[in-house]
This record gives sequence, structure tokens and C-alpha cells, in this order.
Amino acid sequence: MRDPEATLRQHDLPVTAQRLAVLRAVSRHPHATADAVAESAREEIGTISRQSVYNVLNVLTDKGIIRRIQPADSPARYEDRVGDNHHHLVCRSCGKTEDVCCAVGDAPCLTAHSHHGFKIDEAEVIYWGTCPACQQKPRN
Amino acid sequence: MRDPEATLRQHDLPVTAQRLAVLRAVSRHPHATADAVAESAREEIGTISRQSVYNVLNVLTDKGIIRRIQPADSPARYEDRVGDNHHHLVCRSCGKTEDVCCAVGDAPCLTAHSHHGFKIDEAEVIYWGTCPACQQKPRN
DNA sequence: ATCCTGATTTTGACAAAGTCCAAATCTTGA
DNA sequence: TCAAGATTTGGACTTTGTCAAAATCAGGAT
Repeated sequence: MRDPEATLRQHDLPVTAQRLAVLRAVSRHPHATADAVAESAREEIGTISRQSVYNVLNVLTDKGIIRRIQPADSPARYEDRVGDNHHHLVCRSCGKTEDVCCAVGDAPCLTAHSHHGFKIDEAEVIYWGTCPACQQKPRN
Repeated sequence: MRDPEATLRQHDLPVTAQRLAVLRAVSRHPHATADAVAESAREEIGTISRQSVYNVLNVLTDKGIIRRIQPADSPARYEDRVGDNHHHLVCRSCGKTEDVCCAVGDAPCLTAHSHHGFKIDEAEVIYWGTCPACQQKPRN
């Protein structure tokens, strides 16, 4: 993220230490959970309440400044890479998450066309697998 | 589901009233939540503990007899349509869920190929949108 | 048909991830 | 510098699900 402060102002959000810290934490740690964001933010500004972390993450998500992803069996994760339609690759065993550029973003199966009368606005793809590190470890 | 009892036996699962009731509930109500399954099962057999509902749903899922889907902002949902690679269409507003046959199941973007060294075993797709009923209602 | 053994069910406590609310504090614009 | 409205905080609470121990049940052997 270029300039967190400018980003906040552009979206008419008062600039606070908490918001800057959370925004930078998300920027530094793509796919971090709220908990991890809180930890990272605390390293920067000393202290921030759990509720504020959620408040900030929610408002940033609502404004489209960050994106929330919610894979099964994982708390929500956040990233500041927004505006493209990239997808995710998640390790079933440890939760490690990687970005994946959709090779054929406009393939028929991913195009938001009408089905059952729904107005479709997004096709979300999650690739499930096992990361290199977990492939080594004995399967528990 | 053809014969719930036979299905249980085929998987070496002792047949119990609770398992039959849960299995039939999932069959009758595709995409039902654990809570909805419990309600439906109770209509059939009078009473079943919350824990048993979870026990049964978990064992059936582990055996591959039913499938669990976990869309963002929704409790887990269950369906007995397994073995094909169909995807889901979910209403952002009310959670209504529909099955979607992937038009191009083997499109490059959905093929489980290697990325970042991960061993990929599944590509999960969720289409997000607004269902017909919610398109009518005023947007709150 | 009855009994034994291991599996299943039940009950109640517990855990994780978030949200709600009211009071205190801070940002911003005048 | 100040007031007004927005943000932050702390604590209680909710939802969804799991853990553990005791009670009960299913299925095979007698």
C-alpha cells in the first residue's frame, strides 16, 4: 500500500493511529487473520482493543480498501490486494494461503451470468490442497 | 437418497434412529444448516441431541456420504448430492443456495494443477449474488 | 432369544470468532 | 481553541461447534 493515510482521507475516513496500524498490518501480512492483524498492529502502536481491530477491518472492507476472505475452517483473513479478480490456494492442513491469478478469468464457468434468476456479482474460487511444508510432515 | 439404511450398512456404520433421521433430513432439505437438520430430524423421531446431530453430520461427511459446504457468513450447510463436481450459487442477502453445474468443469482455471508447490485436490467455486426474492425487497 | 462389547448418544461445560452497547476519547472543521 | 460527531474501549453476549464422561444402544456370538 502506497500511502495509508492518503487512502483513508480519499475515503472520507478520519485518520487514527488504530486505522493506520491495522491498514499497515494487513499490507505487511497478506491473508492475516484478525488476531494476527491485532498482534502486528500492537507491535506498531503498543495497544489496540480487539473491538477496534474488528471495527477497522470492517470499515476498510466495506469501503473496498481491503478484501476479506473466509475459507472453511478458518477465521476470516484480510488482504490489501483488491480490484483484480485473483483467487486463492489454501492448504487444508496448515491454512497457508497463496494468491492465484485465474488463468482464464472470463471462462464460461466463471462469468457472472444469470442462473435460477439470481443476479450474480462474483465468482469466488478456492483451490484446496497441501502446501509443500505439509507434504513433508507425516499425515496425522 | 435411495435407501438410507443400506447406505449406512455399506459404510460399516451401525444403523441408529438418529443417523437415519439426520440422513433423511439432509436428503429432504438440501443445503440445510445443522440447526435445520436437527429440527427436521426431531419432526421425524421426536428428539435428538444437538451433539448427536453434529456427530452424525461429521461421520457422514467423513465417509463421503454427504458433503459439507461452508460459505462465508453462514453456518455450515449439508447436501447428499456427492460425487459430482457441482458448485453453488449463494444469495448474499438471505443465504438461499442453489446447485450449479459447472459448464466447463475442465477449464484450465478449474483444473487441479500445481501452483506454488501445492498439491491441489479440489477447486471450489461459489457464485455470489442476489436471489429473485431478495431482488424484490428494498435493500436495507 | 439373550448377553457382551464396543460404538453411539446424551448432557453439560467449554472454546473460538465476532457482535452489541454505553461510556470515554479523539479528529476534524469552524 | 472548541464543539460535534466519529472512533475507541471494555465487558457482556451470541453463534457455531467441540470435548469429555456417563448412560444407552446395536450387532454378533452363544
